[in-house]
Amino acid sequence: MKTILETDQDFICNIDAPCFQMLTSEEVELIRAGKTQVFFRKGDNLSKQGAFASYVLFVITGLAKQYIEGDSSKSLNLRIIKPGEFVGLSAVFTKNIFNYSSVAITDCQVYLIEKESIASIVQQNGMFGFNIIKRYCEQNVNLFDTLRNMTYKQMNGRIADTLLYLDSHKNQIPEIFQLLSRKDIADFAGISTESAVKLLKSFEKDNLIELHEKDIHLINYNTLNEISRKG
Amino acid sequence: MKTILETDQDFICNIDAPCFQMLTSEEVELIRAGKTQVFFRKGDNLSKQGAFASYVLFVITGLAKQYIEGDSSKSLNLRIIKPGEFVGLSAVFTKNIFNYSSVAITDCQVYLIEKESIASIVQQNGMFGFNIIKRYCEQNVNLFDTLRNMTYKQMNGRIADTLLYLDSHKNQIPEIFQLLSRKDIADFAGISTESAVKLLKSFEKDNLIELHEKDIHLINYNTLNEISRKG
DNA sequence: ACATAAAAATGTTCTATATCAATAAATAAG
DNA sequence: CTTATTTATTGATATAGAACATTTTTATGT
Repeated sequence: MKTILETDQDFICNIDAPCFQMLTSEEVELIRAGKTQVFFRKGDNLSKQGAFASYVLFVITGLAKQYIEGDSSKSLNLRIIKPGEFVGLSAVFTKNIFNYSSVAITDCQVYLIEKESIASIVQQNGMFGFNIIKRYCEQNVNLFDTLRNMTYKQMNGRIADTLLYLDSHKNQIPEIFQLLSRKDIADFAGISTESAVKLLKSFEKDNLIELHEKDIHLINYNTLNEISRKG
Repeated sequence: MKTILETDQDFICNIDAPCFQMLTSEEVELIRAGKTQVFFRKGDNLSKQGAFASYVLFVITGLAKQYIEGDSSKSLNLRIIKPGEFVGLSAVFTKNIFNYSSVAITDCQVYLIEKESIASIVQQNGMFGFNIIKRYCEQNVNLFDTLRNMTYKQMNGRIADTLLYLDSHKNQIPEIFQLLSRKDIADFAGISTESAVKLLKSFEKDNLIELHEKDIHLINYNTLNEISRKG
């Protein structure tokens, strides 16, 4: 599954991710000592819900999607993971268990960083800790949002939501929709694949979106936002 | 609504909440300088989803429930807030807006702490930051759990879950069930009040629980756990 | 290029759970 | 103590959305 491409040499040095800038050289050294670079091929799991986690993942290049799993083949997609983001941070601070699964939707270069390195730097470098908390906070805000969507909105609103969310990545990732199947989109909206397909068609009929093979163009943002709000 | 009972005198000193033990005396002073003690009466809102938040709440005594709101009269209860817990921590690190509402279910003594105090202490005291992150993490884990429950479980599992969750507080709060209405319980399970009532009755008939006026005794923990797991 | 598998598309049926309606019990108010 | 107002309870009805079944399209491997 995972293929180790290159071992830890001069990598951490040229990490220009903002969150590593605030580290002292000893701290950088600590991270460097406890990290491995791993290459994940499209479709490989970066994390698996419930699995033991002794490291934190930091995405250098590539895209992944984060999701929670139910029984059998059901899953709910939570977000697109982009370069510069962590996966499995919780492992550092609570039970060493991944709260969620994540899977590469393109090939990914990822650092595995020993959780002890992160933990000790957080304790000695307040600014770094502050940054980590901020990331948590954002994740938290998103979780509250998702929970509200799942609890209070119905299909139309959820699909509109999903389209707007994914579309917001088009600047950075023009091919975002091509990377996702209808099932993926359905799983972002938390509805069945069939329902997703039907809703997309109906949105197309109402001139809210255009379907070009796998790509989706949003046309009427106002109405989509309205639908998303109204639920 | 809020009644200020006593002003900030020698209160912070005798806070024996573990998370304040690790502060230096200057840091304690900083917190003390920027805090107010407030008394919330049963039914008062400690936080209101969407409202501007310039402070963090720290519960000294009393109980509250945290919930997210939908339109009109709908809400989803997330947890019971107990002494020693923060409300609205996110305000410190992201938009100054409460992610969720919370309401006192008994009279509560609460500190309002200026978010700047918390922010600056986090940045200078790594251990304190670490502790805050841990709290975040736990909230995170709970949110993932709730999301999984809401997405994958159905009524029976959700009510069983709720009963087990509330029952787990009975040691500390023997009167926990008396403090909650059927609607409250339903809102913890994320189902309609009518459904909650019917399910409770059916659980009683199956000898899983006993209903004594408002109080609920769990009898068959094994089966309840089973139902909670199976969804 | 062909065969086989996977994904997308649609119409039909089925089900979990909300909503509605109406009564009974329990609090609160006067 | 009596009346008014929530809260709890119960059965009947309605519905959003899943599951199913089938066809069409697209992707994948040999």
